[in-house]
Amino acid sequence: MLTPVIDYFNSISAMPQELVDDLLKLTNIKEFKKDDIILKAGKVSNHTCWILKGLVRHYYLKDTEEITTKFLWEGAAITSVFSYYTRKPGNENIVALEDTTLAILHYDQMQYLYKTYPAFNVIGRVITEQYLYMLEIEVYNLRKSKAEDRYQFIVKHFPHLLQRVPLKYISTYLGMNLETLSRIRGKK
Amino acid sequence: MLTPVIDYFNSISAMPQELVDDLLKLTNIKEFKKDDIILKAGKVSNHTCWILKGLVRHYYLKDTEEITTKFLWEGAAITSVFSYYTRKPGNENIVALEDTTLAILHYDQMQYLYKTYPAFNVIGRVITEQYLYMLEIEVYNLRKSKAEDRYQFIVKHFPHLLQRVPLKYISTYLGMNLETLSRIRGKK
DNA sequence: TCTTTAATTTGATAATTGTCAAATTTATTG
DNA sequence: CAATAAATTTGACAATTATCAAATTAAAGA
Repeated sequence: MLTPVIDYFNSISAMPQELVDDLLKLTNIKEFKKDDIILKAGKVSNHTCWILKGLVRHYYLKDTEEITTKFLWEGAAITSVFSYYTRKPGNENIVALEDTTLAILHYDQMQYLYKTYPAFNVIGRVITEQYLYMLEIEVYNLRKSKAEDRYQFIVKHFPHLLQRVPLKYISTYLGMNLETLSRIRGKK
Repeated sequence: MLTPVIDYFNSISAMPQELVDDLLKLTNIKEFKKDDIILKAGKVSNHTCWILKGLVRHYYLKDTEEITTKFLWEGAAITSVFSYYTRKPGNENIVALEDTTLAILHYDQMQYLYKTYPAFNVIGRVITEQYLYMLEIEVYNLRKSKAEDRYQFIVKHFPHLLQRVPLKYISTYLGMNLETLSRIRGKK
């Protein structure tokens, strides 16, 4: 079940067998139904999860409106970055948009792996670096002034999201409202 | 000269003396005058720098307009994240907004330190994590729909930027144009 | 200090996007 | 399959922000 994740880690830096064994031992597989809550705002994020199947959405509340900050799917690691690293409650919610299977590792066990296996720090660093520049690309898109340009970013880079995710979530992710998104899609 | 950087690293994870020695040996101190170019778009970013004194601006060109993506000052690490990690040419320019002194470490030497000293991976990982959630906070701000709200973010969190940086740079950083920023500041 | 350049402000107007209401289409459930 | 709910579209209008031009103020160099 966890094989693709292990393979991915090994592709970054070969893991000693004991580390692989520990990973398999310490990681729990958990299934979530569509609309299940994976993390609630106000709680400390204590886990890193890898998505084995499915798709999740990160959002926070601005007044009464849900602002979507991230969509993540098969292969991605999920956690509430701010809360997980600072050990403070965050304002991010994570919910399953589809039936989703996660491999879950607790913060303390992650720290144990970092301490015990130097090689795991390399993997942790590289994955964090990848997240950093993927986020930079997102920011790049958000700074585009025209709603149309921001929409084209999704069309170009993540067209499958348009099949899998209702437009009302994509609209706040792109920093526009639902009607504006609908009109952009409608014209031409 | 490099003491504050060394202290900061040590506060994350105590470094063996040989690592400190290597760091001091491999790092170059370089001074830049105001408006000097630190990195040009189209080149691969081969260095990580720590700002010992001064302030720099990251920007890219959208048509003919300069879009500012980052301000960084004393204590911060600078590099073009995308280019540095992917080893491909990026579109980011970095220039000094004030006379600036940098401690500079080459990519290859950084990799040497990562390979030679496991402890350095911990430091690299933690710093990358910090950058990641600082960027998340910025993204959070960029998603705010009202220009006024985005401006208040600067007022609240980085008021010194308003003293040190011309408004024309702050305006594109906040995703609005100069006149809009001026009007927001003017009213009340 | 005077001159020149850069930074900031102000005004008039146009373009873009948001808001609210309602209609239509699509999906889901008993 | 009908009934209900959810998703999407459309319309009218208002609010926000951009654009272009010009004036004013502040800063920097001779």
